[in-house]
Amino acid sequence: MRFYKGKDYIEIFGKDDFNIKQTLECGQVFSYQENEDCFLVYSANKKAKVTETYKGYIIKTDSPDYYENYFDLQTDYGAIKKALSKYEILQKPIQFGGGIRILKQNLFETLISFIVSANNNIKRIQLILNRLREKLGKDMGTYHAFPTRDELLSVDVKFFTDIGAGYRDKYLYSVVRQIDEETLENWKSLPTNELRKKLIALSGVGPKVADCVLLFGYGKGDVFPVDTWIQKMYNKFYENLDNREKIRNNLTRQFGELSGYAQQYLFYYIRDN
DNA sequence: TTCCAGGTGCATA
DNA sequence: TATGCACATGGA
Repeated sequence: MRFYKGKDYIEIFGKDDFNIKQTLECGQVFSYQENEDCFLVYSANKKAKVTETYKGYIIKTDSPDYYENYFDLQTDYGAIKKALSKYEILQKPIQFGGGIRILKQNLFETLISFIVSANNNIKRIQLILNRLREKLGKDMGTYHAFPTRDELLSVDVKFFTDIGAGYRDKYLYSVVRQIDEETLENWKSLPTNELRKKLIALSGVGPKVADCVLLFGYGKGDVFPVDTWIQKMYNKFYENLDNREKIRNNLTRQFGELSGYAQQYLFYYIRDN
């Protein structure tokens, strides 16, 4: 996919491998807003305005380098889709959500967001995270940044209860005391399985949340997050299994380094069909 | 009213 | 190692 990066914008040429609606609504990200003519995409302390044009998209932002990486613009999704199309189970999902891109999101924000996501629905996850931003994140004028670790350290458990986090309030209170942004960054160089163990050791992080952070934050393709939707799909199209870790291992064995991409095409498809 | 949502932690055997 | 239950909240 061709794109041009300017001083305060990125222009995307073509829509086959980039669809902003699909990319934002496939459940990998919670901090965005749909307007009549554009999408506003918030990440950490940054903002981008994405508008569809007749030949592609314009991404207006003060941080084009950041969003070039965020939208994973250097990766050839045509090649990924071609490789995955050999699996019959993925053919319709790829046709349906062919414009999905796996975002490379801020690590700390991804960790906190997916702890909130556990046993929760997407609408309420967004609600909780919006309240978190507005009550604690730095005022950037037209929006609020995602709170930093230091900002999150300044509040008590009750704060998380009050924004509606439910029983995850205790996990959030604990996890910000266990980890900081720099440590998460330093873990980038670790192999997937080692990194996964470190994430699972954190409060509120189990196998599923760890896989989401690995995929949507660290950009690790060799993981397959298994939630209730994927489990239902697996039981319908593969075999009856209630052990999610086994389901995960079977699927990663099948899709290898492209597991994460396969997972997103499937997840987006089964939720809408 | 009951079920469900991008599950995890903890006790128990 | 594996199984079972509790856990907040709000929409369907």
